Amino acid sequence: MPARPASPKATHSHPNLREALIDAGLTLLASEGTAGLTLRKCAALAGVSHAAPAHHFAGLPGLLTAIATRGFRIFAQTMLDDAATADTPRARLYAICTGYYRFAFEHPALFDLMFRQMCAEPVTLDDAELMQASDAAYGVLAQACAPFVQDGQAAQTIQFQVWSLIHGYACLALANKYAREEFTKNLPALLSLLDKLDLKA
Amino acid sequence: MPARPASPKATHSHPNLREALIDAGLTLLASEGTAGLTLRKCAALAGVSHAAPAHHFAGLPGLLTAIATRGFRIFAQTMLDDAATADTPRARLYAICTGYYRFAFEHPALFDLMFRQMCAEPVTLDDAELMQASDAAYGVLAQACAPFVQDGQAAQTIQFQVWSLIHGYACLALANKYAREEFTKNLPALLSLLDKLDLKA
DNA sequence: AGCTTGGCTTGACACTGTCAAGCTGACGTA
DNA sequence: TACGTCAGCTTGACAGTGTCAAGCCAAGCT
Repeated sequence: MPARPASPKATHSHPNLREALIDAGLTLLASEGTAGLTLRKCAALAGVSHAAPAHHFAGLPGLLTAIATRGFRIFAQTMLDDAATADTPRARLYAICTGYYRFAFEHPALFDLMFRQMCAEPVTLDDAELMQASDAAYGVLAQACAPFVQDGQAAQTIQFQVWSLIHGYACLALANKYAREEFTKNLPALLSLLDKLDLKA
Repeated sequence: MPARPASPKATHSHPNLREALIDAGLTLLASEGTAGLTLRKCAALAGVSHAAPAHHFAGLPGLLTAIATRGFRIFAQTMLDDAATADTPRARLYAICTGYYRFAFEHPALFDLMFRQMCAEPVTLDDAELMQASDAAYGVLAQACAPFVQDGQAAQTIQFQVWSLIHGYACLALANKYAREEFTKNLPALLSLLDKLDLKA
């Protein structure tokens, strides 16, 4: 009763319905946007009754939290993919930022969901899995910042400077949906600010 | 019929109901957050029937657009207030950023609404008044950036670097609602990145 | 064979935005 | 003064949403 014990085996009709519902949610998010993501639509897409999703997750907040968790895993992987071929700390930092932006650009509604836990939005903030996934994504970015942290400087300072810069740019690109191509084209100009960061001696 | 001709005079019962509905929306946004902003609640708060708001604005999108427009005006004024006492270009840039963050911190739900026209959200993007108000707010920030634009450099580059930095930080602060105080405390550390911008010769 | 139990369904509820239709009171015209 | 006109607002209905209580039902244990 408390959100599934441990075994995800197919007990009744649908095999691993929980994951199927998350998949349905991601599909709806991609095809119809934030407003198209609905408990009942997810249920219909997964072929179950309208109240089934609320049993696997703790209502709508639970489903959104699970989707956001999956989102953070994809997010981290996207950044790592872009950084795979980088051979210098600076190239790696650029690649991580490019991956950050690319994820936002390719999954706008998901990105919106992940970072809009603000203002009492229906996402469970203190969910353990969500925190773990989002911490992992943050770790990818933090690691790319490490070579630029000077002695005696808080690592968090550089991390937040880089994170804020690319996150803000991604948000503004999504907000100005009719000018997104322009934002993409000007991403290198934005990142030129990072050239002012010094490598650790 | 097409969204009021020009005269906002009290014709029937309520004096200037349009502005009263926007006020009600701002109140709801501040007290109950994004989810608490509803056509029917606005109507109740203004003392009119549940369908009255949809007549003054083009449905929910119209009301949200009008509220966002007012938000951008308050936003610009907040930045100007903080910049009033700044006596150097660098102090002014700092003050504008501080005002930017302060507005987000003091009006989180409104800030969220204003910048979440993304992903087909119900905000009319091409509204003339909204664009004018948001352009004015952007102009305040752009003006503070002007002294740092080097010869031969696109003004937009510096503007977007500063804008992205402070916008991203504000978004992240709101997203991590349980750590907002920490973000506020560390704002000067973030803005230290701006020290690397050179004044125009 | 009988019972327990978790997974899912069914049905209802309050609430939302939207629309069609109708009321109402102020204004212009005579 | 009396009469239309008409914008502003109300009323009532509709489909869609999340949530909850109750119940069904098949799998698995004793």
